[in-house]
Amino acid sequence: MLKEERQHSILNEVELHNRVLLTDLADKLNVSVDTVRRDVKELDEENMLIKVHGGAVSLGFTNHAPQRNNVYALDKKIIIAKKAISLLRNNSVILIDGGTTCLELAKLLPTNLKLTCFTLSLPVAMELLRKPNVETIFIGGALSKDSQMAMGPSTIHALSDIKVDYSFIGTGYVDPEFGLTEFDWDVVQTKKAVINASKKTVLLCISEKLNSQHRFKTCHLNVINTMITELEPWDAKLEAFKNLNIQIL
Amino acid sequence: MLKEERQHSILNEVELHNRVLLTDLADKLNVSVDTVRRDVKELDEENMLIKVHGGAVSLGFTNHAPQRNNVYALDKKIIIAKKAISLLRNNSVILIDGGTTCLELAKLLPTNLKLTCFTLSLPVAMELLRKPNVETIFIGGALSKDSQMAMGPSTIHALSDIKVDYSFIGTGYVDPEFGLTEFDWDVVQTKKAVINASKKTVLLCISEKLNSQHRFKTCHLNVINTMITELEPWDAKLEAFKNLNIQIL
DNA sequence: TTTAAACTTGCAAAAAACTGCAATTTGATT
DNA sequence: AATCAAATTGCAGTTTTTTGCAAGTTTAAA
Repeated sequence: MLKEERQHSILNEVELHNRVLLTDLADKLNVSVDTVRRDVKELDEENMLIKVHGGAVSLGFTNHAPQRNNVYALDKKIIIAKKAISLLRNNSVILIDGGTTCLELAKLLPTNLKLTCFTLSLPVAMELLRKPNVETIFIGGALSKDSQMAMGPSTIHALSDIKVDYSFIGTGYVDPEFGLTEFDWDVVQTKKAVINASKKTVLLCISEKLNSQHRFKTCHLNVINTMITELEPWDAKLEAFKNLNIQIL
Repeated sequence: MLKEERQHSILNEVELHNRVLLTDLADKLNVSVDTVRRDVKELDEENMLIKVHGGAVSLGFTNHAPQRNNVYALDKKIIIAKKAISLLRNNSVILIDGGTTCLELAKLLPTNLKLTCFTLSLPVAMELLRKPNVETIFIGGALSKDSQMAMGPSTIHALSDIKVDYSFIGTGYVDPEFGLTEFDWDVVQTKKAVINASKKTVLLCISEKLNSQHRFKTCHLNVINTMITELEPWDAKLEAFKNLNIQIL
């Protein structure tokens, strides 16, 4: 008997009776209790049922629906997103870049805030669609598999027709002297076009990225109007950024 | 025995019993287990079945779908998607519309098939990004909240620059006399632009939608090159569509 | 608190999967 | 028809996965 068959049977049994004992399953399926235990453990890890001492119960029986987000430094990004939201007014026209910080911004947008919102990022667009008072426009183009964003020539061309009030962008690396830098050339080109399409550009950036750099340069920091980190404004790590004529939140 | 023939037998066996052991197949087909294993691996990559340790299970049988989708008539849509996939060749340039049937098509695209793929639909784009050999281009524009698709003037304009080999579209309603109709005016305009951007248009349509109509007309059926339903070609429900000079799968 | 059942961990045997290679078949081209 | 390149297939050696068992620990119910 295939493992898949066995697990399928286990799921059926759990759905049918809402609860099962490992010993009963082992008996019914003609395998050792250890095997059943391992199966149930796997199914539990796949969120198909919930393992309990001595057996398993069905998902519907409890109120467990954990879609766990595994975002690095999520708490910091939430702080940043909230600060960014404080810049927004009703009927602003904004652009939201990709990356997990910008995604957090999209998630946390107040439902009563009226916005017109451009984006290049598939996940951000998904979130924006859930906001009843946000009109979402996706900037088309070739999609990058790892960043799930539109980028490249046709995206850059589409951006040339746009001028938004604020754009919120992330960056791979930022340094007070070298400015914003990236690992990837396409990303740099696209971010440049985003900045060009904005009256004001807001950089969202967790403190881990401060004072780091890589091979391709997006822009110098003086092109940025506002930089938002999770740090308090008087934090020492921000010292080097304070001479640069940019607003720091 | 030809490879093609053998793989066909394997598929039959899987569909019939929901599960098979590699050893049984090797025995039955008089080839080595390695050969069967390679066949099953290929079929798995083409999303015709799911390879598991020791054998294979049919698509509908899997417990490995963490979030069980609650799509109406999913099994029918899977049949339709498989038929649609049989039209595709390496290096085809295609466009995939929104809707759950088209989404299923995107999900089931073989991982080894090289495609350039345009789409207007956020969920479809998400799926396409998971295919290593598919280059995905999103047609930008204002996003509709309920259909999660780009539509409207800017989308239509972007489509005017494109001519794909095949477009796969869904429809709200279809009738042999009135053709494709929709509830929504914007949708109709966008679908017209999609059809214009295609050398050949393929309609994906579950049988429930046959012989139904609504207020806005996308096009007459003679504009469609191929219509795919889950029905067998000789099904009586398809009778009225057979005079229309369209290929029916 | 006691105690039997359930769990964890490590291990070993068997089954299955993967890898590289060589023999064979297939197909296209001259 | 001859020949070469590519695909297919089976085999042998190695690695991984699965499974049951045993020894020690934890859990939960009386």
